[in-house]
Amino acid sequence: MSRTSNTEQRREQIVEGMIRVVAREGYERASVQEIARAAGLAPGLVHYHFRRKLDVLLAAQEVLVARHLARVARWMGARTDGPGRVRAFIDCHLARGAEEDPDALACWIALTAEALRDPEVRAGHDRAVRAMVSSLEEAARQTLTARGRDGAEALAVATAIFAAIQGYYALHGASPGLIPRGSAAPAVHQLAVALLAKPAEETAAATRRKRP
Amino acid sequence: MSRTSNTEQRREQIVEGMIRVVAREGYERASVQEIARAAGLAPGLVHYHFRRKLDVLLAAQEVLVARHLARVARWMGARTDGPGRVRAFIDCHLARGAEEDPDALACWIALTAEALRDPEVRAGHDRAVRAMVSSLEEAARQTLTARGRDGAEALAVATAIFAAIQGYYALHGASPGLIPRGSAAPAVHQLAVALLAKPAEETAAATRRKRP
Amino acid sequence: MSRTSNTEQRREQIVEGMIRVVAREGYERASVQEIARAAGLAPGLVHYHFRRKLDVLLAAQEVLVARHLARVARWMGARTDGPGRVRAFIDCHLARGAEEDPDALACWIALTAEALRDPEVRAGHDRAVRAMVSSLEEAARQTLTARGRDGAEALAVATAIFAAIQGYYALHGASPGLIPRGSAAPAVHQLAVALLAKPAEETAAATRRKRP
Amino acid sequence: MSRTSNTEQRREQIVEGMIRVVAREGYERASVQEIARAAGLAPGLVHYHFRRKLDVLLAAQEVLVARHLARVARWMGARTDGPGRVRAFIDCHLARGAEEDPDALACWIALTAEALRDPEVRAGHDRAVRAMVSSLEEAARQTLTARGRDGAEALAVATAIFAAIQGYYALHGASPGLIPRGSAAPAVHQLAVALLAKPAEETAAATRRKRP
DNA sequence: AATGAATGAGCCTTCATTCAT
DNA sequence: AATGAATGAAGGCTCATTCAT
Repeated sequence: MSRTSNTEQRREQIVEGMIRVVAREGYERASVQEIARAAGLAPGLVHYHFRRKLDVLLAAQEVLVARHLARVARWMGARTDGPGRVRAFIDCHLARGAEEDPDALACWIALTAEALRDPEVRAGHDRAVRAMVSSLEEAARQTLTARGRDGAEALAVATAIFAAIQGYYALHGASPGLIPRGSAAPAVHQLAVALLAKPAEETAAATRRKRP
Repeated sequence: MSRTSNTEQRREQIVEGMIRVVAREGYERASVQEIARAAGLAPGLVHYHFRRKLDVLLAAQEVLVARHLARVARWMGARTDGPGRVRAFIDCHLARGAEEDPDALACWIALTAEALRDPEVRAGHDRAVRAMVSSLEEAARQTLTARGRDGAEALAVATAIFAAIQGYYALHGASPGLIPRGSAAPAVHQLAVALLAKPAEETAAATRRKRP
Repeated sequence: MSRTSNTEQRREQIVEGMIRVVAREGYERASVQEIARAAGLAPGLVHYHFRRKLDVLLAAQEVLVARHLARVARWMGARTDGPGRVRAFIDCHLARGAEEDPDALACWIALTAEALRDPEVRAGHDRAVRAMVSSLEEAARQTLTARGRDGAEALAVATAIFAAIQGYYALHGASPGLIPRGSAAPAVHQLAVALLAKPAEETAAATRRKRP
Repeated sequence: MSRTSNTEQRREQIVEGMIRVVAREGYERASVQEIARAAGLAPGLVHYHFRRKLDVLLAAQEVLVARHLARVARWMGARTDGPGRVRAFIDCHLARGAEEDPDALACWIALTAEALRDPEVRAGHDRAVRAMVSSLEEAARQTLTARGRDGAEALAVATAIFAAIQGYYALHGASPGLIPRGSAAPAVHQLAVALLAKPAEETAAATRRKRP
């Protein structure tokens, strides 16, 4: 009989190679040869373990997303109150000292870009985004209802916060050095506070806006 | 001079072809042949007027940015007060009914993605982003100082707003249908209001945060 | 303005290269590199003038078929009587001294083989076969009706003669040397004579068969 | 000896896998992996039992030919008279209701095609063809000599009949639907009758040909 | 200024064959 | 005897870039 299959290990190796290359060169420049080299394997092996190059990217996407969702769950799990969970979500993404694996972040950004052009990548991206927005939405709903507001607004709140975070990521990727150090997390916290404020406060805010 | 050089016109034609193709197919699929066809020109002309294909993309970037900056200036120019100018900036990007040329937007998103992988595109992108953030920053500074706060915080405010807008663009591109209709502009407005609030209010907000 | 296009000439060159290589190596071994070399051109040029390698084969098929049909028409055109036309068709294919371009014949056999596996080649093959069978069928019908028999049998006669010719081709390709020199044409002539015989004769033949 | 070697059984399994795959996909698409899957074996086993993939095809060829020759012998064995044996040979190949294993037929056609391009396959094909033509030739000689004709013509007769049968096979494969139902066997029977006719009749036929 | 044919490098993918276990 | 992972050589195809005209 045969040795124990090392397929799973090899697949992981290849996926890690893909992540590393995509993070540093982008998907377009991640040739199969390059991926194999980064994984320390023979080029032919990539297609032995994956039918198409795209399947490697999709596997990488899944790995990154699973890891990230686990991380988010870990951060949010430390709190039970709505506002605390929202804050945890934001800090988990933007707080200084909370940096994730830089390759993972760079690869995630590349995946976002790739999602814009490839339907399959988009599908995976969409699933991941919805999963993350969902956990945020739930915390937002918890907060809103506790404050006497309509829980239906929770999705808008969640997408706003998520968009801001993603925007910071993209900005960081494309114009590194532009964002003042340590300004991202507080700004998004303020966005959350404003969007989740009690009704009275929102009215007051609206009033202020009308008397400039 | 015997004949008027039509070089400039040809370059524009080619650049427009590039914009159209990139918007619809992505840069990766924008072959020189495709661009020439979209421009109604012979393929050889592209490299007659541009040394490299990338130069066409960079030229397109410049054109798009110039147009967009002019548009932003038009919207912001209608107001002289800081908050109004900030509001104009946001609405110019996100308000329903403010849609720009869809090709331009799609191409801009593709350029953002390309900026992540190519240093030259990134440089142009960076210049463009800084120009836009600058105009926003100036309006933010105007507001902050008028409200007795430190103008140095204006950059953080501007990057926050800009990041939120970009994040909405990316989210819209990758997960269409997730964002509740009409929720983007108000959310970013609230972000702006919160970030630009008078000191007292900010203190109050900070206080609230400390007593959950 | 540009030079006169030499596209047609180049396409012909490539098609001739394909015919030569397929005749000698078979389609499977006719790599694009090989075809280009046989045509004396750069490999990239093949895909400049043809989208797919298969399209070169299909073009070759068309060329061979057109040439062959013209040849058949030339041979048959010399006669106006049905039996004479049938005889001309057979001789044109099998008579000693009537040999065609050997590459064309070898390529035709390879195309027949390829038709068995590729639907597009099969379609072209089918068209060609039907065209040839049709011209034969017409001559057969002319003969049958002149002899007081039902013209509806002409198709069966034509396919029989055509099958015999094709069979000789295949046999010649696969087992060269097996067929006694000069035996093919007379045998098929006898087949034709038997199939086109007057009713009385057929009855007689049937009678003979019953009394062995 | 400790255990019975199952080598022969394994080889048969692999050969059957090859036959099945070639029949359904063609030799070109019959990858080793595919063959192994069709045989229900591990891919490595194929090259454990056969040095080259081609050797599997050659083994398959032998198996098919042996089976087919046995079948032909069975049909022909039912008769002892020359004409009857010839008729049996034809019917065994073309008579309605005499269909063989369809995989075997499809694979045989593929082998014929492959014989055109590969010398080793051609050699095996040649051997098979000669074996079949021989049995036919013998029946033809029997008939000819019984009818007072030169037995040396038997080979020409046999190749003619065999060519016609092969031609019908090819035509059926490449242009299905063209051959009128039930017309193949009678046509080849008539060919045989004509070729094996007594001298007097042939002279008469020749006479007819000279007075159109 | 313009053309479109020509070039050749590089990509993804397939696959026969080998090999360590 | 058996396994399935591993290898590396093509193959078809795309495409930026060059060039003769």
